[in-house]
Amino acid sequence: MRWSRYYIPTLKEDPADAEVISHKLLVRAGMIRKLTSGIYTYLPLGLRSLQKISQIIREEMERFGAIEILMPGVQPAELWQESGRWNAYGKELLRFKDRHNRDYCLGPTHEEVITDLVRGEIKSYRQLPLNLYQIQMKFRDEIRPRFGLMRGREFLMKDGYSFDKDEEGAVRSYQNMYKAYQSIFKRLGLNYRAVEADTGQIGGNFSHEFMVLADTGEDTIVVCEQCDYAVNVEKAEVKVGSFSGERACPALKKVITPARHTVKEVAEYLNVDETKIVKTLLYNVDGRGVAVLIRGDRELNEIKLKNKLRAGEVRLASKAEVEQWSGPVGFSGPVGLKLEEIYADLELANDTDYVVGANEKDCHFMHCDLTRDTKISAFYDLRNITETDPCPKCGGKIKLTKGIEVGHIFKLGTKYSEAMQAFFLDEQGRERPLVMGCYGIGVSRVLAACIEQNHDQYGIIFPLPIAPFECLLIALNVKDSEVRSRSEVLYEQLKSQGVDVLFDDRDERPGFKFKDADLIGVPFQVIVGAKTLAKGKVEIKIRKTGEKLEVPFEQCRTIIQELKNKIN
RNA sequence: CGGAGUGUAGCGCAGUUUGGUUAGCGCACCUGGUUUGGGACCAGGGGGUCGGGGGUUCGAGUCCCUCCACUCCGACCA
Repeated sequence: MRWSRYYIPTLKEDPADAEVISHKLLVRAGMIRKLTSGIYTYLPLGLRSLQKISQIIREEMERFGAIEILMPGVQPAELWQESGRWNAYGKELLRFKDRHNRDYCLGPTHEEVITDLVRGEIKSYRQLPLNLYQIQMKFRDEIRPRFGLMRGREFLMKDGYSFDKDEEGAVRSYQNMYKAYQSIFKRLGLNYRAVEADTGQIGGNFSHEFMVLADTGEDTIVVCEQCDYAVNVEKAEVKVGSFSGERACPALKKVITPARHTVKEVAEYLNVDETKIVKTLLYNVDGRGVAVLIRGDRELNEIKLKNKLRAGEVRLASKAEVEQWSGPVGFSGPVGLKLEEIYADLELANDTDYVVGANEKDCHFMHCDLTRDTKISAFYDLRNITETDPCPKCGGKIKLTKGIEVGHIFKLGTKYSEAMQAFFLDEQGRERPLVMGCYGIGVSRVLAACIEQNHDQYGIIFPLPIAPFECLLIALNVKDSEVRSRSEVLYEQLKSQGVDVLFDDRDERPGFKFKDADLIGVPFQVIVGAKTLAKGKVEIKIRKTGEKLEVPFEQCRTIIQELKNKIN
């Protein structure tokens, strides 16, 4: 491809509305343009990268037995009503009506459509297992799209679905896809970790997320430094030792704590450690009031709470609810609370003599023993893990790090097949629901995550497999006839030996071309200039290392080939 | 949805507080010339519903009302 005839609108300055580096660089390098909030056009370079990512995904999916199809983006409401998600999915599902006033939505995911497809065709265990996937634009009406391609409303996704005759087969399919994902992300050249994750509203039994490690990630993951344990914080189990000490606690005593609301204020005022204070958080769980107790210096994990209570909706109580169940906001406590359900974090069972709120303005209780003075419904693991906690698996040291979720695999079970009556006949002629799994990769998010992980002050540093071009051939001064003709020769040579080459044949000054070259991040630059050419040489610059090699003109093509092979 | 901010040429911005000639700067673009190894220089030129609508005023980019879009924080979501 000749740059002079191509479409790469690069920018000198950062776009004003971009915050994170991948967003800035994608726009500056002429890879994307925003149409409206969370919705982007992919320009030639951006599209090429997406196609390279997609192709790797295709190859690995097919290698692991999946078959590509393409489903519609527009889906009828009936299917979603059948699965129960028309109501459950919420506002993220973009709904609209056609001219006949029938309800439709733009597909945010395709469990309904695929289940509908398969239930009409798959009638026998002999047709199983089956694994279908597609690469397609999804639409999710995010409340707050942000960070460019990282959290868009319209985005390119690979979604795959497996169907098995039994649990055992479904586990095999899941493990098969786990391996496929490992090899996909490895081939893409990303620094990633597979972590255990919560299943969220898609539901099912267990799941893994594939996280690209980057500071700008929206997820926090826990990684053990000693063993292979890796998990999303939302799911990280906290191991607490059992209580061994003497349980001595003086009698409960009410104290005045004027206008001290926060744990920090109360701790300072009463001169006790934050670990001796119990926070009482009031929640509205599916419409009923629930109190949750947690140590003063800890954070509650709402997902753990939601899962433990098998709840649908969990939200902090409103001011009015707090006043109804407890008293003035800031002084809630488990003693004398007008609520049936009080849950406490496991860690609290290990100590006594706590400070708690008294459900009364400007009052707290000291010397509270939770088993003596309160009615705790149950002790559960409810808090977020911290770096001082031991690894739940091996007891070793753990580290918290940020990650960008680029892939997610779920074992769905029979949730959709039962709701939508996707049955088949087994070996004994019995009717059974298909056992499903689903597997997603955010293709456009992979591109953003890749740039978050691979850039410097000058621009993008693409790993070879994702780079829009493998090699950028720069003719330094196209008005110099020797430079012009020699670079034309090189261009033809590189093309003919299968190198994906972009030829910068523009009539621009060298500095201008160098800046653009570094910005778009093509892995290898071949620089043809009058000075080196006079020595019969050309220059090869490796974008990643900044290393420059002067090589004889005739050897350039083979050296590029060697560099390519070395990385692949 | 709550809070904060922004909207002036393709991009990045000044001007708005205190209303007053023809709305400005840098980059980009067009023409001519010089230049050519890290975002050149000189000269000339084109491009504006100042986010939309309404109002106040002799006069509005500037003041008032209203609507819209975009960004950030939060809530939400996975």
